[in-house]
Amino acid sequence: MSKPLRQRVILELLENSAVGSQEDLQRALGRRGLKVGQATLSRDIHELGLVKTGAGYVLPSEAASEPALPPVSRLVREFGLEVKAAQNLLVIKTTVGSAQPVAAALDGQDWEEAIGTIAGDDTILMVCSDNRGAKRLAARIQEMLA
Amino acid sequence: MSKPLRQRVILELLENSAVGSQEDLQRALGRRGLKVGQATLSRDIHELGLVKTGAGYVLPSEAASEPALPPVSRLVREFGLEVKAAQNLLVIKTTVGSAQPVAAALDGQDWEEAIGTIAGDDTILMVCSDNRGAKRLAARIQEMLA
DNA sequence: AATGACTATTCATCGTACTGAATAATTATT
DNA sequence: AATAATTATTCAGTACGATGAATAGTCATT
Repeated sequence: MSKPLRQRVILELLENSAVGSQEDLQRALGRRGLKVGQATLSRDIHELGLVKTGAGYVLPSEAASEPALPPVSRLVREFGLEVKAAQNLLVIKTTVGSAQPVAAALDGQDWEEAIGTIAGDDTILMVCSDNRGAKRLAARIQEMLA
Repeated sequence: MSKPLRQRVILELLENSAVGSQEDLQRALGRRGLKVGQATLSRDIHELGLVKTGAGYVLPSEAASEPALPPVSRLVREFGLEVKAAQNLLVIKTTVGSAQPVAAALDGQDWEEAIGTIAGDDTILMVCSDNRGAKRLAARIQEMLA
């Protein structure tokens, strides 16, 4: 079973009906042919940033609204080619056409050094708070390439 | 070590110098800090479509010139959300921003049913030879989502 | 406070992709 | 034809991410 698919179905279910517990959710997913354990749902709920209210689980406005991407380490390993710091900028090269998902994953990290991320076709530009931060991030990403 | 990175370095080495054997290649990569076994190089050479000539390994014009993408089954599993056939077209939905790498991998398959592939941001359109071919491909891709 | 319902986490396992040592197969050289 | 060099493949092992049964922890109800 594909995790992004499952998470998208979870989000759809929340839009269309009240889901008061993980067990409800498990049942609802089962009715759509998705058999999944409670532990997995707990993790999905955490990843999606869902919150439990009196009316059941809801998606707060600042939360994901999109299925989780694969781990950034995997995406960098799969698509990343090189990373260079240039003052407070990080330039990351990816395989052709792959910059976008990698950039999204990088953007989703809680790295305090990173201010923003722009993706082209095979190049990602990360703006860092300062030169030192860029160097630190470069090293971090370089490790994922190792 | 990241496989795309290694394959890109291999391609660069071939552009810049003669590489007469896999052992030469292994040594050249070693000089760039990439330690890799002969078996892996044999596979890389196969994946990249390199050909051995009297002058050493070359990249034929119809071959890759780009590092290999991850297996299509992985990309569909990681990013794919749904697949639907509409006559001789296949519409594949992906997570936001992920259509391009998935489409590239789909395009790289030797599927006789597929004529061409276009990727947007989160949607891929595959043109198939006929309605039946589209249905067959849809089923194949749906299996990767399972 | 006790109990039940619910959620989070641990731990063992699985699937997948990949690697390299060893070996088999192929090619080149003598 | 014999031998050496080279390449391809097998097989065992590794890394990684994910899963669910079991359990721990938390919250709600009585």
